Amino acid sequence: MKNQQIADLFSAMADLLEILGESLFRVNSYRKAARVLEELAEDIEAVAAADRLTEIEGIGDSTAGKIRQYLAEGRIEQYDKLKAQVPPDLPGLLDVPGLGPKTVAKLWKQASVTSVAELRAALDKSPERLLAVEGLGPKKLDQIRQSLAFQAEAGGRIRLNTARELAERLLADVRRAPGAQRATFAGSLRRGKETIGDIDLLCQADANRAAKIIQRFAASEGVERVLAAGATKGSVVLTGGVQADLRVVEPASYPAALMYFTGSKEHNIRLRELAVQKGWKLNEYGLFDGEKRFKAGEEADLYARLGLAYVPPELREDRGEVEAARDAALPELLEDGDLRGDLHMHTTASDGHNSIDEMIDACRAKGYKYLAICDHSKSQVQAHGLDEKRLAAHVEAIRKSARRHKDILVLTGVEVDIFKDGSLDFSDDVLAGLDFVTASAHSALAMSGPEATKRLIRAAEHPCVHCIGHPTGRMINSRPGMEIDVAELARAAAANGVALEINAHPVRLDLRDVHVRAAVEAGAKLVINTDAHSTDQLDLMGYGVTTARRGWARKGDVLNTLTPAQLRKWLGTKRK
DNA sequence: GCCGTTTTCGGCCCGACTGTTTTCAGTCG
Ligand SMILES: Nc1nc2c(ncn2[C@H]2C[C@H](O)[C@@H](COP(=O)(O)OP(=O)(O)OP(=O)(O)O)O2)c(=O)[nH]1
Ligand SMILES: [Mg+2]
Ligand SMILES: [Mg+2]
Ligand SMILES: [Zn+2]
Repeated sequence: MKNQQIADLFSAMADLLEILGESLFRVNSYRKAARVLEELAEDIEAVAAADRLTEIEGIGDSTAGKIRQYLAEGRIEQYDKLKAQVPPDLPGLLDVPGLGPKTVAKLWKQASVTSVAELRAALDKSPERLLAVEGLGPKKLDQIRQSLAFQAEAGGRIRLNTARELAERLLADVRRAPGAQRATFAGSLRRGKETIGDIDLLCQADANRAAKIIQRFAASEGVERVLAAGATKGSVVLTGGVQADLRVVEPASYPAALMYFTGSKEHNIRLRELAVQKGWKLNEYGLFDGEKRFKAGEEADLYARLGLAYVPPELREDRGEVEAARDAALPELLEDGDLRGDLHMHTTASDGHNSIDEMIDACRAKGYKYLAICDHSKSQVQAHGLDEKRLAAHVEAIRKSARRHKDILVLTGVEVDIFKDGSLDFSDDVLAGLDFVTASAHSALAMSGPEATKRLIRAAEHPCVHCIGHPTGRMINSRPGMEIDVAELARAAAANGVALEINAHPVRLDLRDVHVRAAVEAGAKLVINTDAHSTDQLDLMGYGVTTARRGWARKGDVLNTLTPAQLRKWLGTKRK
């Protein structure tokens, strides 16, 4: 699937155009094209073949032409031309915090600095050359030195669970600050995005207390350096390289500030455009008609004033939610309490850390009505996968436990490996004897998108399979996974009555949000599982629910919201 | 470059913080 490659090219063209001083609106349209391509769950080639490119929001004739050229020739002429106008490593300078397109252009034109390496050298040996550049003074150079010194440590985006832990600690500290009336996290963390760029905190306080709260934040434990600390906001880097931003506002501004600071940026812009259309102004202090500020006690009041239904944070990505909120067409999203069981967990029989009974007890303690034990199959040798004989014994043990736990439905199952060609690690006979079969790919993930899609579709068409586990196999921040055309897979899943897993483990979150959306649109069932390898990992379910909500999933889209009786019936139709 | 319950042309979100400035540009949220 070439979606990501093309997205990267548009992103690179945006950077090049910006350095070259092109109109920011035009630059933004390239960035938007990159974003929608990245978020597309369908193979761009299929969209192009159906002549539907310009149906995608943000893709017009010009962008569509470039995409078609890439698909036909493997290159975009405009990219090549832009690239030729600029030294090859110049755009790399944009990654240095504090350096933007204007400064990068001036460094190049006025100081012949064309790469990060040359910048480092100049800072060391000939700072006077840099000081001669318009707008650069000694303090700015020091800032750049700092940025470069810490650049290696700045690790990029972190996982949702890691960010939550960090944020809880910071938040507890902010709440203890004198004058702090309330505080919460905002930004991508509140929206539940799969990775988090930085931690955004919002605090309510009277204006005369704000500066002190920010200074306290900047001086708090775990802060490595302070990027900015003013009268309303502060920005710090924590040891480890994660950035944290604190915004402090007065009580009357809190709802608008929460709305602003939750974002996303693109969602904010849509809301602000709506305000402008009505002759108003929306910012982090409120919604204004001239000098007059509309009263708002919570975010919902602001949405209502703009003619919109309340938009849950998970949906605020400018993926159609503003239109849906206007048309009263937002979905009634799945909620945490809707889940009645977990259908993918491991035990000590394969690579889990707890026994069957311990997992059952932990599920009961969570209030679940059912669970399925799905240990690995024999080809997963490193995970101590079960062969037919051990599986039979394991199933017997599960049934025996089940008889002792009458208040919770315990299903026998397996996580059967999907081979490279889409066939499975157990024979039909063996699989047919199990209550719940999850099929997952674990190895040979480095295959082309179309091949990988075929592989999973073949597994989904298998008469004994109930669920495709962690479909792409991606591991956040460590491996990309297969480039599945999830829209196509979801159609096959829907046709065959197979559920697609949202693996809730924060390292996986697979399917991811935009994939969930495609699955819902195709009418496929989802199932949210923790894939727990220990009792405490059963608690990770919330990350899966968040991901499902970000994919616009309703209760009815999710298999494990069914009652035990309904679930049995669903399983029965598969085994007829 | 995209887009349209006022538009097919003329708009395109709005503000904080810092540094280099003599009134604001650049970068970032
Ligand atoms: N109106 C407006 N709001 C913005 C802009 N940039 C950022 N914001 C708001 C919305 C963001 O969610 C919020 C926090 O900014 P961040 O840069 O931290 O982005 P966010 O947390 O969404 O993503 P992240 O995971 O940190 O990359 O600030 C902007 O250009 N305009
Ligand atoms: Mg953020
Ligand atoms: Mg931020
Ligand atoms: Zn697995």
